[in-house]
Amino acid sequence: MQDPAMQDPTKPRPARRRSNRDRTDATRAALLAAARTLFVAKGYADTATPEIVAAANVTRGALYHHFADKAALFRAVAMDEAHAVAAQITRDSSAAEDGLAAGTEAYFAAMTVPGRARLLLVDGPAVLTAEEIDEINRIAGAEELRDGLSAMAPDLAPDVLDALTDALSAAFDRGALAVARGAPAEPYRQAMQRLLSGLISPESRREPA
Amino acid sequence: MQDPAMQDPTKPRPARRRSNRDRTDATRAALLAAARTLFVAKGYADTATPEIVAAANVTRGALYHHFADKAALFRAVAMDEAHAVAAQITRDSSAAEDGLAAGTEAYFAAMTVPGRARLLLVDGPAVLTAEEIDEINRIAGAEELRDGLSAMAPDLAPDVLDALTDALSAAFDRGALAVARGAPAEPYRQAMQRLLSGLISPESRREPA
DNA sequence: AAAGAAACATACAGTGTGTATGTGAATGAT
DNA sequence: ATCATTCACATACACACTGTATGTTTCTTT
Repeated sequence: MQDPAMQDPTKPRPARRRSNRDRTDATRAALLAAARTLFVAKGYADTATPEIVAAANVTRGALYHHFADKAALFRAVAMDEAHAVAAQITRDSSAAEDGLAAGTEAYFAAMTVPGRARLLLVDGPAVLTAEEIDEINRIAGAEELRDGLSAMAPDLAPDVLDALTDALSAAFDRGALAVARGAPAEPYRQAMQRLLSGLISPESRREPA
Repeated sequence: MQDPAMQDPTKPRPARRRSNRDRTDATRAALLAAARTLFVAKGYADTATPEIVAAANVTRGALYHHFADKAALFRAVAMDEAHAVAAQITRDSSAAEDGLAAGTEAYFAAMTVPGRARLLLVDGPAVLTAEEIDEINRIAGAEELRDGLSAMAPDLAPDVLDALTDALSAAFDRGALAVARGAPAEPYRQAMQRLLSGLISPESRREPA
């Protein structure tokens, strides 16, 4: 009487004795990957759930077991993407002297990952709520941007700083989207540079006594 | 034997002898108005065509006679909105000395018209093509913005100027959207002001010899 | 080992989009 | 003025998609 768990693990054996956790993880991962690919290729509205589950090799039952609806699936994809951006920014600009310049560069680099701009900047605002998009923005670098701006222009009132962060974040996004769509990156890079350098506080520009 | 054309024109007479042009104009106008209201209230995706035609007092047949599909109807609504923005900007900032400051103010004012921000900035990018959105941006002030920036920073290369226009336009849009959603306008106004004033060419800042 | 819960799978109801086709009113030609 | 034609719809339909309800199998717990 062999213990079933002792069978040759190389033989695929139709996934016998797979824990629920493993099943869930695998199914969710497959759905997220398939959904991401299709949302990027055809947009959220033109991607049907039967298509997604077919690409993920699961059924619609599985989809609606793990996600409340199609929008929730998109939300999960977008959140993953935002966290990936955050991780990449942290990694690329962690030990840099000029935090803001490095962060800007890292953000641009992170946003060139194919499909990312479309997901976060085109479909995201239409599918998700304003609060969810705000959260994504915070996750994906707005926090760092605010800190950088604060150091650069300490004379700004907090609410103006917030507004400036929001506005500049949108400017970066537009640049990232344009580049993702094929526009040359250099002009946008210079434009961003110009925008940022113009923000240095007039006070801090006088040579220190 | 009276001539039918001589009948009392004040008596409404169930729209007898209405020219095709008049019928078309009235139907299209009703559809555009109803669609705008519903798109603003519920978003493009959550607005169904039966709902629109009911609000417009026409049938779906009329809708699909005048527009290729639901997206084409939205496109027409968005274009109307863009032209309204253009008209308002032209009117408000035509005879101002500081073209850029006045234009900025006018753009913000135009964007506070209820629903406009959602149509042009949230649903628009998801429903329309990138080219169509670019065109809307050009119509709705980007042209003037570019001219103003060009005068303000004449040292900029044309492609950088274009990129800067695009990025700043996005920053304005974000501010307009935030204000449209209830955020206080003053911080955004100051942030925009700060962004613009920082762009003045270093050369032109030295007192002229 | 048995009961319960989780992870699906299948079937179904409702709604919505776009098209095909039919009809009466306007328009251009004669 | 009449007639053919086009236009501006109206109606009906075919197809697709979303979300839910319900059934079944596989783990987990006791």
